Amino acid sequence: MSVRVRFAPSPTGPLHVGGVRTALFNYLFARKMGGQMLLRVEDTDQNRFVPGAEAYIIEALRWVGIEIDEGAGVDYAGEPGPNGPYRQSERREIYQAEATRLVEEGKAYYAFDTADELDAMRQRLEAANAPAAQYNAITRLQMKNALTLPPAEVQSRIANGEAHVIRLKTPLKEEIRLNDIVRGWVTVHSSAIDDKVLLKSDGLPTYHLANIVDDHLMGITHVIRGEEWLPSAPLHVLLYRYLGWEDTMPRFAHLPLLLKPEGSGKLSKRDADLGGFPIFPLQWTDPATGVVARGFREDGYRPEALVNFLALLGWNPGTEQEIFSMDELIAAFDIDKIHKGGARFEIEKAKWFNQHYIRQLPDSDLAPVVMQQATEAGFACSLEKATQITALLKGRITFANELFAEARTIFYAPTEYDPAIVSAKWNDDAKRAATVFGDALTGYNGLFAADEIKHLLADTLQQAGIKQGKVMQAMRLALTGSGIGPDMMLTMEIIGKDEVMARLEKALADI
RNA sequence: GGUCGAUUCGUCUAGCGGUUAGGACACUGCCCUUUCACGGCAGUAACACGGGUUCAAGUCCCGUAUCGAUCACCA
Repeated sequence: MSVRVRFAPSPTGPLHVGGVRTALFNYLFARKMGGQMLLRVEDTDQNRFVPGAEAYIIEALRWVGIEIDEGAGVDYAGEPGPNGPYRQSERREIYQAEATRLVEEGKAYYAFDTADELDAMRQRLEAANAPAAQYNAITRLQMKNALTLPPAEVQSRIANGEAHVIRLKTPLKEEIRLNDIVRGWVTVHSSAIDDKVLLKSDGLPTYHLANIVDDHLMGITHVIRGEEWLPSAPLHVLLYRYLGWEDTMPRFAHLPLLLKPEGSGKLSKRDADLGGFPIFPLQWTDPATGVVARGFREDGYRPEALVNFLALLGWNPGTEQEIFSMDELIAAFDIDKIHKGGARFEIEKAKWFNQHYIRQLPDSDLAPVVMQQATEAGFACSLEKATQITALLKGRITFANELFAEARTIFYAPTEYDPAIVSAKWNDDAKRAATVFGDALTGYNGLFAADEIKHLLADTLQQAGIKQGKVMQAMRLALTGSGIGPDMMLTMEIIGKDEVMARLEKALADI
């Protein structure tokens, strides 16, 4: 049987980087096994629905390079798709039918308790020091439901349109075992599971029901999700059993969590803000508040870098290879090698990956970024010049959008000169070198390219009896105002002869 | 608090009874580069603790500690 996995986010906002990793692991496993990856939208909570979130999630997955084989985001030309619809809000009849079936089979029941009544019950139990304040095999007998009310009253309440839910009739004493791919055998006593609401009073299912029904109907073979779902996994096993689908129940793999870079707890938006890094793949503008949250893409991260970084958080192929393309990850992926423990999300290594992938990029891919930023700053910058700048500076940056800032000494003539270099290097020889080189340039009509400039400078200084090594840093100072920077000859080539001469004159006058 | 789970350098991790406990990021130094960066080389740095089992334990077992997840008509 072919492997089928799903990523099932809730459209309550932008996709968190932890969600991206969950999607990534699903994708790697699916591809590795030659199976399919589905995208299902779990929008059963009408209160938390955020417009635009679904489109954001689809775009984010596309950006990182996760391809969806089936489900939301795939174009079915108006048709629901082979197992669609893939939006749970459009599948309510399906869940209602299954919930009703469970009621008819005595595995679930109607309940009419109001929020206040539930509150009161919990408070009462807590006051009595009960082991757990839950709606279960014992407490259900004191509540307003089909187990305590006469059948005729249940019927009339429903007929009258009274708000009601359907709850799972969880057995009092039963061991529920589940063989998790990551964690091995997990055993939970049914007393730890309460009579979970399956169908809410608005007619929509809760996560638990919708999830099991859809995974079954959509032929899901492996459920790969975050560790936060582990405690409810036994409930899901119970549901498969009650629904009569236990023989085709998917295998579970609960992924370790992404933790805060420091301190304790799982990674949150706040940690990202504090640490000055993004937590969402793409920039996100909250439709309600207009608040903009930064994205990895907009911050200059390459998708390959994010993927490479994320893949190695909680998983490792057991080799010493660190750099992986998506295809290499797929080839190396082994679900049995997923860790049990959480991983701290430290951005430093992500930056290192980014630096690596930036260098891999052809100059022609990066040049437009320089051109655009230069244009925005009011400079005429041809694609050719931008490409030259990229080639010169690519190895010095971590993010593509740092190129223009790194190139500031090319675009801007110095307005001040590093005092430390001035006092150490700007001596008589240096001034004389600037003068003779300026003069030589005046009479020079050859090609103004790095190699030629190098020769001209060497010859000129030699004739003047100046040791080049003694004045090179001063020359750099005169041209850029700084003692550090990329190759001088190439820099001069890009700046151009006229500007070089102008800057030499300016330095001679100003320092 | 109940339940479940985790614990190797600061961080990500390799390890699956016998290793000088390996790699990467970060950090430091050296080399290269008449600068800086890149690159190369080197270095600092870890098995949470206590008991067992065993000739032998980072590896197996049991405790303790610490950390985490979860206990809604949210997913």
